[in-house]
Amino acid sequence: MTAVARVIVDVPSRETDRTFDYLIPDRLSGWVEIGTRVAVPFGGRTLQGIVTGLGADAEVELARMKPLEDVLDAITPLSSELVQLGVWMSKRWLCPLTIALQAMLPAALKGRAEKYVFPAEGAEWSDEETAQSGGLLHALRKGQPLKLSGLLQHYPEHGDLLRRWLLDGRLEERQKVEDRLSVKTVQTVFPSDAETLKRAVAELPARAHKQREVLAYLADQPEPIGVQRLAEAVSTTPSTIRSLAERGWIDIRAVTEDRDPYADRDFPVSLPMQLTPAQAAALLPINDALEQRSNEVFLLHGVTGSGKTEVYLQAIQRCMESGREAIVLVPEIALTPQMVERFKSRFGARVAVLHSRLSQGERYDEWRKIREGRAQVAVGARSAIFAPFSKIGLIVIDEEHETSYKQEESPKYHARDVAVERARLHGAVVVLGSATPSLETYQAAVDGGRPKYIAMPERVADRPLPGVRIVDMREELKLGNRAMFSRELAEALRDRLDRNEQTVLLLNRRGYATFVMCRSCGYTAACPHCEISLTYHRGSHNLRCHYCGYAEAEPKVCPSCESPHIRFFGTGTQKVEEALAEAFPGIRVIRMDVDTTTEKGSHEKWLTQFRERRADVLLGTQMVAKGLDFPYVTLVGVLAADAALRLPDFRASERTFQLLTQVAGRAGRHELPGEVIIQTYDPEHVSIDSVRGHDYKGFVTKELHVRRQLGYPPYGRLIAITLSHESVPMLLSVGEQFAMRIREKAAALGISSDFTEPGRAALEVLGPVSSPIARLKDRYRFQCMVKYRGDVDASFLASQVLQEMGDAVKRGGLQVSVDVDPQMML
DNA sequence: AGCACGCCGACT
DNA sequence: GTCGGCGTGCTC
Repeated sequence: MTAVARVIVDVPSRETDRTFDYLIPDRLSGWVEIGTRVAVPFGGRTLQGIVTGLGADAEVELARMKPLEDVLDAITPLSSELVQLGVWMSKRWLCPLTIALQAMLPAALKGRAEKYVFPAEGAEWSDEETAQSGGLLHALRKGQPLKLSGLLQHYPEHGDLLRRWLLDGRLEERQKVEDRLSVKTVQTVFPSDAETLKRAVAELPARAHKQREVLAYLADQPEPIGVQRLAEAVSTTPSTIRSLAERGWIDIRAVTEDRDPYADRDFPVSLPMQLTPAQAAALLPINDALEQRSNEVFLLHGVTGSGKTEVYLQAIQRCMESGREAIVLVPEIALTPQMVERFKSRFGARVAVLHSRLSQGERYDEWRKIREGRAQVAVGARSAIFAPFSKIGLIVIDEEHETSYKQEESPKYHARDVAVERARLHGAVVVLGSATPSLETYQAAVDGGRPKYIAMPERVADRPLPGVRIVDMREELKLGNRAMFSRELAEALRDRLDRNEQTVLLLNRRGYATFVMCRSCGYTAACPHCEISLTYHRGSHNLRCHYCGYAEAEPKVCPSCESPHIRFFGTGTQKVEEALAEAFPGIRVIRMDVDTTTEKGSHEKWLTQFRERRADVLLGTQMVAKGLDFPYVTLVGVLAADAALRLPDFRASERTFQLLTQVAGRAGRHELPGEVIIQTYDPEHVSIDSVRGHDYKGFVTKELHVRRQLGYPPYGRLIAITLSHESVPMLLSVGEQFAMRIREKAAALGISSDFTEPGRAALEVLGPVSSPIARLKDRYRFQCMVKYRGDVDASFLASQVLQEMGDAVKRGGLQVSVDVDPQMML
C-alpha cells in the first residue's frame, strides 16, 4: 500500500484540469493533507500544486508516479471545505479548478518555479572559456546555486554560453517553487536572565561602554525588543548589540511580525446602540436563525439611512458570542476608512480587513491573522468571501446589488453566489443588505421565499428621505440656458453656500473629455488596436486607449480632413470643477475620481477634508454615491443622469436607478433635511422618474415586466461565450459551429427554442456577433449568447461543446472565454 | 501553459 | 551533413 496525493497542478488549461497522482515521500508524510500547497515535478519542470485528495492507491501504475518534491507551507493554506468550494466554483463558472483555488490564496502565495544554476561535480572549464564568460563562471564557481533569471539579467550577452554548458552537462539546473513574498521578520533581542546580565557586565572589557549601556537597558526592561529599536533607545548601532550576542550574553532571533496597516490608528470603542423598533424587528429573525444554526438567507431591504450597518454589527456580535466567525463583504468603493472604523471600533483586534489598497504583504498578514485564528471577523471586498475561517456562522453582503461582486476575470465568480454556497457548507446564515436590491435577489425573495424578505422602510430617528426634484434640461436649453447647471441647481447651490452647508455632485462619467471629435467631418479618434474611442488626458496632452494603453499625441488638426475644428467632447469632472469656480467664485471643491484617488490614502484624505467642512462641494463619479455619511450634506445634485442609460446593456435601467437612489441617499442623513436635484434629458424614463418618489417597488414592477417579456434575468439566464482571433472568417466559422452544436444538443434533449410560451423550458443561442468591444489587442472578438430558462443545464451543454471543439480551437489558435451569468454586457 | 519530440529548409 | 524552425502531444 502506498500513500498517494492527488494534486491539481497550477496549469490553467482544459487538458490539465484533473488530478495527477504523486507518491508522498516519508520525509513529508504528516505534512500532506487536503489543501496543502506542494511543489511537484510535472513534465520536466517543477510546479506548484494543491492537494485535493489522498489515497492509499494510485490511479496510474506505480512506475509512472513521481514523488512530491516539497510542501510549501507549514500551515496548510486551504481547508478541505475551501477545496470543496473550489470544485463547486469550477463547475458553476466553467473554469479550471486551479484557477478557482488560486483565487482563494493571497497573492503572496502564488508560487512560481525559479530555476537555479550551479556547476556539476568535477566540471572543468578552460582559461579561454573563463575569460570569455566575463565573470559569469567566476560567480557560478563560488558555490551557491544562482537564479537563472538573475544570471540572464546580469549577463544578457552570455545567454548562449549558459545554454551550451547546461546542454553539455557542465552546468546543472534545479527548480524550486518560491513564494512571491515571505513573512516580514524582525531581528529581536531576547535578554538573558538578570543573573547572566550581571555577570556579563562584570566580564566585559572596561572600555565597552556602549555594550554596558545596552545591558543596563535590558536589565531594566527585560522584554524582547527589536535590534533596531534597542539600538535607537541607547543611541548606538546594531553592531554593538550583535557583539553582545556573539559573546553569548544575549540571544538574537528572527521573529515574524505582522504588517498591521491600522497599527498606528486608535479606534474609539463603540458599544452596541439602542436599536429602533424597525432595526430590532429586522434583527430578530436573523438572530433566531443564528441560534438555530439554520442555513438561512435573508434579504434586508432597508432604505438609505435606515441603519442596516448597526443590524449587521449586532448580528455579528451574536454570531461571535456563539463561538463562530463572520465575513462581511462590502463593495470595494465603499470600503472607506469610515466603514472600517465602525467595525474596528466595535470589535477591535478581532477584525481583519482585506482590500485592494493594502500592499501584498499587508494583505498576506491579515490573511494569516484569519487562518491562524487570531481574527473572528473579516471585512473586505469580493475576495474576502474566501477568508480562511473554519467555523463560519454569518456572512453579510452589504449593497448586495453592486456589480463589483462579480469578478470580470477568470474565475468569473459572483461573490453573492459563493457566499450562499459557502454558508450552506458551514450551516451559516447569509444576510444580503441593500436599499436597492438586484432584481435577481428581489424576485427570488418575493416569488420564491428564499431569501427571506425583511424590510426597513424608514430612516432612523424619523428622519425623512430627501425630496427629489427632476429638472428637464431640454427646457433649460429652450430657455437659453446652455450652462452645465440648471437654474434650479445653481440656486440650490448658492443657497447651501450661504448657509454653510455641503453639497455632493455626481457626474456619471470620468476623465476631462471622453472622446475627440471633428466638427467638420465627424472623425473620432479611435485606438488602432481595439476600436475603442481614445480618451483625452489633459495632464499629458495625449489620447489614450483605456483597454490596451495605446497613446498618441493630441491632434492639432483633424487627421482625416485637416480641419482645425477638432475639439474635445463630453464633460468630465475637471470641466465641472472649472465651471463651478467660474459660477461661484471662491467655492471650495474636492474632486474625487480615478485621477485624484490613485495614490494610496488619497481617498481617505479627501473624505476627511470634506468631513471637516474644509470644502463646500464634493464632486465625483460613482465613488461619491456609495456609503458616505456626512452630517452637513443637505444637497445632492446629479449632472447627466441619463448618461449611463444609453449603454447597450439590458441592466442599464436598473443600474441607473440604483445609482441615483444611492446618491440621493447621501443627503439629509442627520439633523438637517436634505434635497436632491437630478438633471436629465429624459425625465419620463422609469429609472429617473421612480427616484422622485423613492419608489423602488414601482421601478421593479415595471422593470421585471420588461425582463419577463424578453426572457432576461431573473426570468432567464445567460452564458456569454467570447471568441477572439486575428482573423474574422475564422471567428465566424468557429462561432457558427459553437452555436450550431449547442442548438443541436438542446434540441436532442427536447428543449424548445421558443420563448413565447410562458413557463416552458427553452434555450436559444444568439450570434455569433461582433462583440461590443470588437477588437482588443489586435484580435477581433465575436460572441455567442446562450439564453435559457427553466430546467436546463446550459453550462453543462456549453462545457461539452467546448470540450468537443477543444482541438479545433487549439489548432486554430483561438481564445475562448466563457462568462456564466454575465453582469456586464460590454 | 511549457517543454520534448519530431520532421523539413538555409547554413558551417 | 547539422542547426534550428515551430506543429503536435503529454505531463502522475
